[in-house]
Amino acid sequence: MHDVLRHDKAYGRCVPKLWKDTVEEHRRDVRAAILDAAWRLAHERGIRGVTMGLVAQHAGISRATLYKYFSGVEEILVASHAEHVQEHLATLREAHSSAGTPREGLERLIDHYAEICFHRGRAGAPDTSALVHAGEQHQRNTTELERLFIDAVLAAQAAGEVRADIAAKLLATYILHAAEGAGSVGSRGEAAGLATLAKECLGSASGSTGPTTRH
Amino acid sequence: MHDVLRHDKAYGRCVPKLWKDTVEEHRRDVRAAILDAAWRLAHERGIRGVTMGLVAQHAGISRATLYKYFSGVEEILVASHAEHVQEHLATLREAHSSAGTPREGLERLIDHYAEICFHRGRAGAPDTSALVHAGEQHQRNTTELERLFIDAVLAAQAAGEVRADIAAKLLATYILHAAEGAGSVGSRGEAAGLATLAKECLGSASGSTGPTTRH
DNA sequence: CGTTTACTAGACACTCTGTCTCTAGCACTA
DNA sequence: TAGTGCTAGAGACAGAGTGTCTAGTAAACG
Repeated sequence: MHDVLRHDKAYGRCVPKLWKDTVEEHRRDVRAAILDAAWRLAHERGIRGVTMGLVAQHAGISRATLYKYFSGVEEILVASHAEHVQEHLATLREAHSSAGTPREGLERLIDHYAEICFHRGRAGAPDTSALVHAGEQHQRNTTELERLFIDAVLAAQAAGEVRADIAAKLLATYILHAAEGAGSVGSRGEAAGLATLAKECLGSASGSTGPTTRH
Repeated sequence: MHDVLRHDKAYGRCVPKLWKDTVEEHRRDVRAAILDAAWRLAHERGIRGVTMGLVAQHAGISRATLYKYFSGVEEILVASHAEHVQEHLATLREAHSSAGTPREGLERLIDHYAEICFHRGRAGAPDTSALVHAGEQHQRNTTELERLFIDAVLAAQAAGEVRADIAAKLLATYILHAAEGAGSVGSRGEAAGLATLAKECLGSASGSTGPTTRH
């Protein structure tokens, strides 16, 4: 956890416990430690049970220092949530772009997202999305996720590999939420089943039965 | 708001502001006022912004009294959420049972639920489901909702009006979440579109093929 | 080598939380 | 109609959390 521990004098230990070569790097690390601590605490004690003191303690810094990074618990939780979403987004983007056809990319997106939701559900991850007042930041992340799906649907529609009788935005929203169902399911198999159902709804090209055999 | 206002003596006003004929009735009213106040506050200030003091103040009672009804903010929010869910459940049950065929009942269920989610989304209703630690109570409500959908699916499957190649539980979960997408959509028309998509996935009778293109 | 940055501990003035005590009025019984 | 128990209610208090500030130290930066 901590790289170097310099001395404890009477008044304050002035180089923090965890310290990397550069200031910037160090700040990144501390920030990460804070977000991680907050996430864990939210998981253990519920969103309302997270306090600045606890976060500071778990992150290995003083409360005063914590206020130099974030102005309150709310902000920390939102940042923490955003971080996780970003991680997932990266995975998803990769899954999508590594596919052959647009349709295949979209299907992979669905599979991966269902998987993510399944794990999130199992882990009982704190539902930080309910920080109603975090509004903005969260909204942006949500939109980013939606954007990803919408673009994937659009591409697949353009390629004639997905039904075009439904607006891409609507179809994307539909799929996204359907896949989210994987979060409240008991087994990985069921999660996969949901993903399959969602994929089924993409229909075949433009009415004709199958543009193909990608099995 | 208050029905009768009796006198303010030196020590405490011992008959509360709002008072109905019987104690029982009174307690019901106070409880409702508390839940309502908490809901409103959660809406305005976010889940973490709700305090016992504020709830008491908005409900027109003292903080100490509030503790005689609920042991903490968490509990109030959970109860409040449960109340809302129960309301919706009642509506949904009615919608379901007033239909002719099982399939029709299921479809109505989907339509109504999408509608509910749409309104909830528009109103920016507090996402109390994230009270991670509220666990039990909320879980039970969720299950009740799921139960409703599962039973509806089962009935429709038994009548041969809905595809039977997917386990009822899974199909119900799928539909439920898909309909929930209506919560993050902009217009009522889109919400209806989502419902339609969800219904489409029910397939035809003993559906072995996909939702679309069943000519 | 001087300046900037990062941090700590302690303190203060709040607010929120649980809990406890005491009062006054409803709701039964006689 | 009077007496008595039950309990809703207010106020007070100690303990915890919050947000801010100051004084002080030491490493990193340029």
